[in-house]
Amino acid sequence: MAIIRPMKTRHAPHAAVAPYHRVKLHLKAELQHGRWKPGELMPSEAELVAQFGISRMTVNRALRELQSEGLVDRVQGVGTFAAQLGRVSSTLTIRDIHEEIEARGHRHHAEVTLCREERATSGLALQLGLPEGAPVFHSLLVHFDNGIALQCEDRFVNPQHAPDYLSVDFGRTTPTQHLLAVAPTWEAQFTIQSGLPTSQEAALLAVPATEPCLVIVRRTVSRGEPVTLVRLVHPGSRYQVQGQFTP
Amino acid sequence: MAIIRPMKTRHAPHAAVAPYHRVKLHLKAELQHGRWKPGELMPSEAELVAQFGISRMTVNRALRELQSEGLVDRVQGVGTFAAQLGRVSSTLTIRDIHEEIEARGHRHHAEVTLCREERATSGLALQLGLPEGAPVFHSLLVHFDNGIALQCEDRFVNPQHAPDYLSVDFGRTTPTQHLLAVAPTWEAQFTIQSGLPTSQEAALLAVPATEPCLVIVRRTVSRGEPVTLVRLVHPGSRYQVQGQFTP
DNA sequence: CAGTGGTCTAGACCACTGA
DNA sequence: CAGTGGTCTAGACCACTGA
Repeated sequence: MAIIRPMKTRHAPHAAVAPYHRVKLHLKAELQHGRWKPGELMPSEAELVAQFGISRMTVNRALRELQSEGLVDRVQGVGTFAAQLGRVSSTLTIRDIHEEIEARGHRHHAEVTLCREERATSGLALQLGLPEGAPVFHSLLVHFDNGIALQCEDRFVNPQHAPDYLSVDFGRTTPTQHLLAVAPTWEAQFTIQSGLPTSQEAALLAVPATEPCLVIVRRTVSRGEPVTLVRLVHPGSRYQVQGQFTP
Repeated sequence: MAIIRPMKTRHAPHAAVAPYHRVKLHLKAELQHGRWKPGELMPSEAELVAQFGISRMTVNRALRELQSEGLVDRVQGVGTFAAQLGRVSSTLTIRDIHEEIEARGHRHHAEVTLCREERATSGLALQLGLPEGAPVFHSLLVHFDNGIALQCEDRFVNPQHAPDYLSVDFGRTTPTQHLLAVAPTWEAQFTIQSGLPTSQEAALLAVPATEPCLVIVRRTVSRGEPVTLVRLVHPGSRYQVQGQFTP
């Protein structure tokens, strides 16, 4: 029972959900209410074309977007299937600590403990794609939220990508901001761990050496080459990472 | 200098990157090499149409996908702009512990410490959208990786969404698997923290009470209603969360 | 073979922006 | 007003799947 529409539709003047969006909302609602079990066959493009009285390209866009959102699986020559949810990846934002603190309406400042050139140890050289003993920049900062130490940032930088690194005033700019400006982040891997601070970190953060800390280690790559390796240590009692998952 | 192509293009028999994909690859490569600074104006659809000799819908698809990947910002009536990278959200996968352990090629088993009905305390009732004192299901399990305790799972479940919860054999199925089957996950919030285990958790995990632990607290919603609240405690020395960011 | 999704086209109408 | 992106259409050719 196809709905017949005029060949040239007039778009309603304001708003009126776009047809591709209507299809998405309809299918999302049905999926949410368990209309199809994971792996079950869903309507074909042709069926949706007939049901909504719209062109195939429009249905195709809706289904393609649902696929990229992980809600459906599509197989050429076979059909569209309800996806397995729950095993879906979640979104987590790791922002520059300066932005994060300001976004909360708090005051941020940083104290620089160390900022100099060193020679790469073998492990570090490997991570930064440099020969052992090559010069690297090393900085150690503490970031404060309204005067309370929130993060200890221990960072190594590949000098080729940020030759001016040592002359930057990290009281005014964060290392992350400087690096983003000179070497656009194109790839990064990170781990989130729980561990104890080193004795130096404990002192800088003004926490007992027994305080469990949230440790994020991140390696950043720009234009195919490693740029920086950073260890971010946060007192467990003062910091947590938040995330969400909404398909 | 537009490239003129025949009106009806023959698609190469095998592969040959699709035009919309060629445009994406081209723009990604340029962005990666810093062709446009963040916020800078990029070519319009019309310019790309001329440059690639393809139709506007095809260019539009390429740009729309780049936008949904967070690489460009588009503003109707104004243009397409290079996005701010780096402040982009990363992807993090929190999988069912059973799957995660098996994916490593290890042996998983679980031991059930507790599985019963309780009355909701006020805080819990709030989280699960129930009245205070309402019945809730409470389970406490330990998950083992090759015989080593990896995760302590302390979970509360809204009985309305999983009435059979207490009769499930969690030696064979994980709570996550059961809940996914009866109530498709539609929304979830989580936090990742570092902290000390409770004395009970320390005993169950066979770690000292001073061992820093990675704690994940997650609340899951299905069809608009809270389903479960879980606290996952992992010894910091045995577990870490990994993630990546690749635009 | 029929049915499925993957993709492209040439044209259209529209809303929005900023000069 | 010209230029931008947002969206839709009707048709087309294709590759792939499974009967």
